[in-house]
This record gives sequence, C-alpha cells and structure tokens, in this order.
Amino acid sequence: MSDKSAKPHPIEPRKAPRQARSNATVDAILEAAAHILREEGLVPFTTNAVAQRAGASIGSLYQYFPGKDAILTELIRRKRQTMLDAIRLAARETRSRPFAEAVDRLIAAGIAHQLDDPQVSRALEYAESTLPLHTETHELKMAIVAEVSATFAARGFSEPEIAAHDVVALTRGMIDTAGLYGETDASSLTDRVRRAVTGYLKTAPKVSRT
Amino acid sequence: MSDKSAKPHPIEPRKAPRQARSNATVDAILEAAAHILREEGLVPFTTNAVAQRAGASIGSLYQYFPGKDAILTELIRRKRQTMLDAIRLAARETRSRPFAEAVDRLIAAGIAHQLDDPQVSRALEYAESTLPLHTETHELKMAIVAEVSATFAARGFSEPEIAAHDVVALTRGMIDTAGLYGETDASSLTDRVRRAVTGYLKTAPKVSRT
Amino acid sequence: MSDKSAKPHPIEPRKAPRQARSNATVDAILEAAAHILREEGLVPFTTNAVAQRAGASIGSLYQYFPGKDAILTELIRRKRQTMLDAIRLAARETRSRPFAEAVDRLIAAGIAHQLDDPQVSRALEYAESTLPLHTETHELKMAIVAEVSATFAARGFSEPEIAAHDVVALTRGMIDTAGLYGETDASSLTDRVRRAVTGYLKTAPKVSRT
Amino acid sequence: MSDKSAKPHPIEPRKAPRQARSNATVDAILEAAAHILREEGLVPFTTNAVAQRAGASIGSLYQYFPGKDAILTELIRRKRQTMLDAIRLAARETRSRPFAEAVDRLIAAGIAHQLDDPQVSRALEYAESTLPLHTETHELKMAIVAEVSATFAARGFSEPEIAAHDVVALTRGMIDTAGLYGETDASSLTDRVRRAVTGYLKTAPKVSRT
DNA sequence: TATGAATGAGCGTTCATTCAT
DNA sequence: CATGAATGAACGCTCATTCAT
Repeated sequence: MSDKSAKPHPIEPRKAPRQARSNATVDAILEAAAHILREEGLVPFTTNAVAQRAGASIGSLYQYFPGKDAILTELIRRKRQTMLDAIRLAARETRSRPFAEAVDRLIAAGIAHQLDDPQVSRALEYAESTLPLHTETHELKMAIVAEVSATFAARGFSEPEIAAHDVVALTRGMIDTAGLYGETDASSLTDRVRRAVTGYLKTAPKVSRT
Repeated sequence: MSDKSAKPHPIEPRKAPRQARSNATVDAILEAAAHILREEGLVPFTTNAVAQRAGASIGSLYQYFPGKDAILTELIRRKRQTMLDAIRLAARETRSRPFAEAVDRLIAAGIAHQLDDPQVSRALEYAESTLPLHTETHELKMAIVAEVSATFAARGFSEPEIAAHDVVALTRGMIDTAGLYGETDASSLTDRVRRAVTGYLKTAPKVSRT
Repeated sequence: MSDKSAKPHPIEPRKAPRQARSNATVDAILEAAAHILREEGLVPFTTNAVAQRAGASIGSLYQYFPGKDAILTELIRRKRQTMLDAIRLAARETRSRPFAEAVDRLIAAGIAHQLDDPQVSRALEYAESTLPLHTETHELKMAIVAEVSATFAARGFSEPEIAAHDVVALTRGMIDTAGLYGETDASSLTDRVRRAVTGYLKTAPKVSRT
Repeated sequence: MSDKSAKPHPIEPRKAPRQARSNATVDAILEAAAHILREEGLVPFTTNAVAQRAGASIGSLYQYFPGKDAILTELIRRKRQTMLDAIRLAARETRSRPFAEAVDRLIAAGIAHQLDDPQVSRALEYAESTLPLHTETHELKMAIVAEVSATFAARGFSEPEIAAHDVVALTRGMIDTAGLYGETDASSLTDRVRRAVTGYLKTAPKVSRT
C-alpha cells in the first residue's frame, strides 16, 4: 500500500508471530482495522485511525506491526486461514458422500466467509493486489485451491486445478456481486451458485476409466 | 480565508473536449491514467504522476478534469460504454439466432473487454466502490445488465434480471481471476465460461408456456 | 477517493494545550504567525511559513491547529481577550471616579493594545472579515463594546450602545492610522483621541433626570 | 498582493494610461473586479475570475493590466480620485461659508464615498497595505489630507496636518464600522461623525492672532 | 513496554501569468 | 488585438513512521 519502497519495511509481524497473533492488543488492532475497512474503506484506513479505534497508541501499533501493509496482510492471512479450515473440514466430512453434497459444502463455506463482511473482503482483495507478494497469504490461497482441486481429483476430474480455480473464481464473483447489492439471503444465493458450479462441472473433462 | 467548502468538486469533465487539441490532451491524460493503474495501481495513481506521464502540466490536467476522481470516473465511463456497445451489438446480431450463439457472443464481448487490461479493470472496479455514486457510470452499469436481461427475457427466462446479474458476476469473476493469473488465451477461457453460464441457464426458471 | 467534503475543518484548536511542551509549541506557532503578519502581511502568511518560523514541522502545526484559519482565529481571540481584560479592569477601577478619568483609562487601554503591533492588528481585522464567523471571537468583540456601553450607561447616556460603537470605532480609526504612519508616541495620540471622544460624548444624548 | 517579486511586474497600466482608463474593456474589468471584491472578497479575487466576469479573456486582461496588483491599484486610484474631487469641490464651495458648513460638506463627501460600497473600500484598504507603494495612489491620499489640511489652515488651526489626519482617520473608522454593521442611514451617521469631528476641532490648537 | 508529539515527503489543487494561434 | 490552453510554483493539508520520554 505504502510507496516508500526505499526503507525496508518487512511485512512479517515484528514479534514472534504466534505470540503476536494471540495478543489482546493485536486483536484489538485487527478488529479496528476491519471495522474501518468495513465502514469507510481503504482510503480512510490509516494507521492513526486504526490505533485510535483500537484504543491503542500509534506507538503500540508499530510495536506489533511493522507497518500499515502488515495489518492488511495479517487480516488477509486470518481470513484465509479460517476459510481454508472450513474448506478442509467440508472436504473431510464429505469425502465419502455423494459429490453433490461435497460441492454444496464447499459452496456453503465460501458463502459463509465471503457474504459475511463483504466490504472487508472486497477491500482486502483489492489491497492484496497492490501489496508486495506475501508468501504466507499466497500459500494459503494456493492451499484453498489445492483443497478444492483435491476434492475434484478424487472424483475423477482430469483437470482438477483448472476446475478448482474456475469454481473458486465464479463463486467469488457471484458472492461479491451479491454482497455489493446488499443481498443477505444465503439460501437463494447458494442455490444459484450451485447451479453455476454444477453446470460447469457437469461438462468438465473426466479421466477416462477403462 | 480558505475556500474549501465553498466549491464542490464535480466529477463531470470541466470542458467538453471539443477541439482536436483538447481531445488529444484528454486522451493523453486518460491513457496515462490507465497506464499508471495498470503498472502501479491505485496508490501511486496521483494527479501529478498522471499529468507527468501524459506529458501535460498539472494545470492542464485540472483544466480538463475537476479532480482525481473525475479521471477515474471518465475511465470507468468509457470502458463501460465500450462494453455496452459491444453487448448491444452482440444482442442485436444474434436476436434471431440460436440462444447458444447469443450467449457465446455475450461472453466473447465480456472477455474481449475484461481480459484486455485486467489490472485496469480491477483497479477501476475497486475505485468505483470508493467514489461518490456517479449517475452516468451507474446507469451504464445498469444498462449492461438490462441488455443481458432483455436477451434472457426474450428467450423465456422468468427471472431475467437475476440471471443477468449472476451471469455477469460469474463471468467477471472468472475473467478477473484469469487475468490475475496472466491467462491470455481467450479460447480456453471462453469455453470454460460458456460451460458455467450454460450450466447455470439450463436450470434457470422459465416462463411456463401453455 | 478524495475525502474533502467529509471532514469539516473546525476552527477550534485541535488539542487543549495541556502540557508545558504543547503550550510551548502553540505559543511558538502563534508568535511566528504574528511575526509573519507583522513583517509580511496576510499573503505570505502560509502554514508552511508559520511552521518553519516557529521551528516546528508542518505536521506539528496541524496537530495543534486544524487549519490556517484557526491560527488567525486564535490570534484574534487572544488579542481580544487581553483587550477585554484591560477594558474591564479600567472600568472597574474607575467606577467611582470622575467620568473623564474613566474615559481616559478606556482610551489608554485601547492605545496600549492597538498601537503595539499595529500591522498585526490591521491584518487580523481584515482577516476576520474573510473568516467564517467564529462565535467566541465575535462574543469577545461584543463583550468589549458591552463593557464600554455599560460604562456609558452608568453615566447616564441614553444610547450607550451606539456611543460605545462609535467611540470604539473612532478610536480604532485614529490609532490604526497613527500606527500606519509609524507614530509611536502614545501621549500625543492619547491626547488627540481624548479630544475626539470627549467632544463626541459631550453632545451625546443623556437620560433626562427630573 | 502577489509575491513573485523576482519578475518585474510594473504596476502602471501598460498602455498609455489615459487611453487605458477610458477603454470599455478596462471599465468592464474594473467593474468586474469591484463586483468580486464586494461579493466575495480578496481571496476569490483572481485574475481569471475577473476576466470571466468582465466577459473578457484572460489575455485581454493582461493587455490592459500588467498584473493582478495593477487592477487593485487602479481601483484604488479611481476611488481616491473621485474622493479627492468631491473634497475639493466641497472645500471650494464652502471657502467663504461658516466653518461648520465646511466641516459638514467634508463629512458628507467622506460618507458618500465610504458608505457606498463599504466591502470594496475595506478590501482595497487592506490590499493597499500589502501592495508595493504606488506613487500615484499615495499622492492622491496625501492630496486628500492636504485638501482637508488647507481648509483647517485657512481657519486658523495651528497644526492643520495633524488635525487633517486625525479627522480623516476617525471619520473613516466610524464609517467603516457603520458599513460593517450594515448601517445605511447616512443622516444619523453624519450627525454622529459631526459630533466627534466638531468636538475634536473645538479643542484643537489655533494660531494666536495678536 | 507504552505513549503520543514530532516529522516531513508528498498529495490534491489553485491561480498568476505567458504565448502560440 | 483577442483568445484561452498551457504552465508550474506554491499552497493547505495528511499520514506513515520514528523516537524521546
């Protein structure tokens, strides 16, 4: 986000990450950050504003985060980790169930995480594209796709990665737009997303089993 | 002393670019703006940077655009107008052709406009959500959906607006992601988008014809 | 994108200067502001110039004052408060003395405050007329006139407010001009102002006492 | 007003002054300038705004005035010349009349010129103090005082210049303030000013005639 | 550790002025 | 002469970041 590329501002939290991630101040900062993103967007998202809302001093904020970008990165990381956990759970629990059910659970997980707090999701999504590539968040992203891909592979699709990317992409597109229009009824949206995903998958190439 | 609150900063371009010279400057500015959005994103998108890249002085920029937002708005307006024109043409030319062909043309139009310059598209999309609502660009957005919706209605779908929104959304989601991953092969993407769209529409509710 | 209209720029100082350090900065800023007004006028009176002369960063200036206007307003407020205090003291101390003495003390107070730093006074006077109306400074102005008015009323003048306005106005006119011509001898000026004021008051309408 | 003291911007009109002063464009510019000063003040008084309101191009404005300051200067010059003419007429016509009448005519002239258009007067007054000293307007100012001074000298006052300065100053102070408070009734004001002036003069030192 | 005053590069924008047409 | 597009220095102000306390 910030441009002062002259000075090295690492993106990793300053403290040992595990501690930092469970500290009350850190949580307050992230909560405040999400709040501002949700209510006001990426432009009024300033470190001073975040610190103030978190009830922390700006100095404290910099004690836990090396810079503005790091806050956004950690927000992304957490959101994505939650998503990955949900997807993994869904995959595990539907491994021996009909495929339709597996797909449904995947979609439900996506909707649960994207439709709740759509402005924050949107802001983070855009922010990420302007941030220097961050290994961990990127790996989480790949892991989500990999998880979906594994589910598809297990069901005999021959190009599971492509299918996974596409399914994730179209799902996100639909949910994003729904969020933008203030849609909050998950059930209608779930149904429509399912129709698109199912339709897509029906015609996806399968491994020929002879 | 300060005049701040007195003068609003409208989003409409300041002068109708009537003369060739003016037009050239306006175009140079918009081109420069797109370039910066494409190469660097929304954060380094500053009026001075745009002017410099356009080979114009900052004063000239402000002669044609009342502010930074207006440049973004005009970029959105133009992009959307082009898209609308393409969609309208596609709709007109396929009115008496098989539905599959109509859908294909719609998708092709979407891909042509979104896959070309995906970073700019993404930046503008996010920018729009932070801009004060601009009537004309908003109407163009609605017009695009309306056009798709009309096509669907003509084919007997009973909830054409919802279908239109969803189709546009999932298409954009897929193209966006493809652009993000550097995919440039339109034909494969077209095929996959078609599968999702077709699958979605196949199960969409139709008007019961008695 | 731009936030302009969202945040108003109040005129009140941003933080109550509680700590010694803060107070020192505020004072340095106000001193620097007065200096620039005195030596160069309202045009070169810029926030950056003030900050620089105050030995503070522009950021610090904005930590204590929400904008340029606020600096001018505070300067006016302080000057006027001092003046009001002096006038009140003069009035209190001459309540049971001959009227001539009361008038003399009033004039002396006016001269003491206006003849010292006449360029600053002149600049602030003009500045005020271009500033949005500020309640506190306006009330101080009215309080000064009210104080003079009360003195006149106590001495039986039947239109004390008009007399007060006129006396203040003519006194200020004379002192202003004297300051403009570099006059610094208070005693000659005092004498001349007294003659005008006394002459004016001698013919002012009085409550008929029967 | 402008600070770019590096480049020599003479204040004299570019054209032979007499012509310039009677040109229709010049008049339109000055009228527009006065209008803006009156309605909006010194801050929005910009060359482009003046030209636009005058229905002239900014280029034309610069054909007749070498800069912004020159417009203000010419406005001052004209106002002052009119005032001087009126004062001279008043002096001439009351030379052989009672002194009280002479004073009355002087005051009437002052009120006529200052109370009409008080915002413009105030703006010009402040502007002048920030402008580089301009010979002609300064001489006009002196001439006005000299005229009043001559009137006083002819009536036997021993320090006519001081008296003239003071009378002009207090009169201006009173009228200014009246204008600021929106007073438009000249007759009451005239009366009050007369009382101050008369009172002042009654006690002014006279040449002892033996 | 926590604090928050201080910093200053840099942003969006204005406007006096020039000059090619 | 008139035009008005172009210029760019300079303004008011913000905000990411530092560091003395």
